[in-house]
Amino acid sequence: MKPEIDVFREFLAHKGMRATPEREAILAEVFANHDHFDVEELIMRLRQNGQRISRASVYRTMALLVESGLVQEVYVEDGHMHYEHVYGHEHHCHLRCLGCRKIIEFRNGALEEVEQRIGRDHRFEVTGHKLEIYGYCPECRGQKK
Amino acid sequence: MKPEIDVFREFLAHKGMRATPEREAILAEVFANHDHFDVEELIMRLRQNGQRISRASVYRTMALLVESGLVQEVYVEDGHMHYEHVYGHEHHCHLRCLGCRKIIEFRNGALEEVEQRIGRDHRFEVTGHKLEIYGYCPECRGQKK
DNA sequence: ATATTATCGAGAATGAGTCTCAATTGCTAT
DNA sequence: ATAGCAATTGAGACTCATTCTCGATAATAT
Ligand SMILES: [Mn+2]
Ligand SMILES: [Mn+2]
Ligand SMILES: [Zn+2]
Ligand SMILES: [Zn+2]
Repeated sequence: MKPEIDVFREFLAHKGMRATPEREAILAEVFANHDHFDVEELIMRLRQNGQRISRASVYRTMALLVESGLVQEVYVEDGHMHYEHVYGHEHHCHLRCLGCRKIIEFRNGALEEVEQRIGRDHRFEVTGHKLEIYGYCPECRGQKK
Repeated sequence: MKPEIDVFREFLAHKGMRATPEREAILAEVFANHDHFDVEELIMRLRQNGQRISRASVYRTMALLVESGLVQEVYVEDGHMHYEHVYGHEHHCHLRCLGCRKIIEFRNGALEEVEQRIGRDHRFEVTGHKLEIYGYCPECRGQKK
């Protein structure tokens, strides 16, 4: 599997855009760890690495990363978007605990099949899906209000 | 099945809140048709019916309708939330066309089972789920950019 | 080297949603 | 009915995420 930096460079080249240090620093930071994150966190992490990249550039680059498919919008929480990098990872969905707000990832083959079947039934060409299951995690069961 | 207005009144009473004309007008408008909608549209429709209810009250009431379970947040599009009423309707999910942005509703029993199974595997008490399948509708297949 | 064009950063602008607070309304007890 | 009181409303101020503007800067092409 090609490293993400190459995918990104090709994506940019294909759009006639430049691979700048800012864009590459942002890409690197996004792939530096595997947690969900928001733009504010990302800016902080860049800063801690001595990178001083403007908010506008970070937002602009996030849009490119999403468009390229390297990164995905996961959910809106606390009024702003959260992301995760997806390139190089198997597709997964999320269980969300309504008690402690914890998010758990899971993979499920049967789900992918059901999704394909639903697409076929509607003559849709399916390119992806997003499933969130809500409920209460083992720790929060029982004490839910 | 109880009419939604009764459900809402009981919900409000249970919280020690009043069933005001504004709240009831909003509820009525939300259940007046079955499309997805956003707050701006709702305010417009209320206006066309001669109701002049403040933006703040509409937002406040939407929060109550969601809390009561009569209404659901469906998705964020164009930077703001979209809703649908769900009381009195079977649970359904959405297919979203990335070409024309059309949204198609579907029901699927197998999906509900898979969801339960995933919950069980993680010892989650599942209360709901939201699935969106992305792709291209029959009209948009082929001409996707 | 010079011209051209993309990109950047700073900060202004936008827009959804929330908050504040004075005026109003709807209950409840006289 | 009337008075007292708490809940609610509406207008507009406010917040905060995200986008836009535009002059300065950097990368590429001639
Ligand atoms: Mn994830
Ligand atoms: Mn729907
Ligand atoms: Zn929990
Ligand atoms: Zn379509």
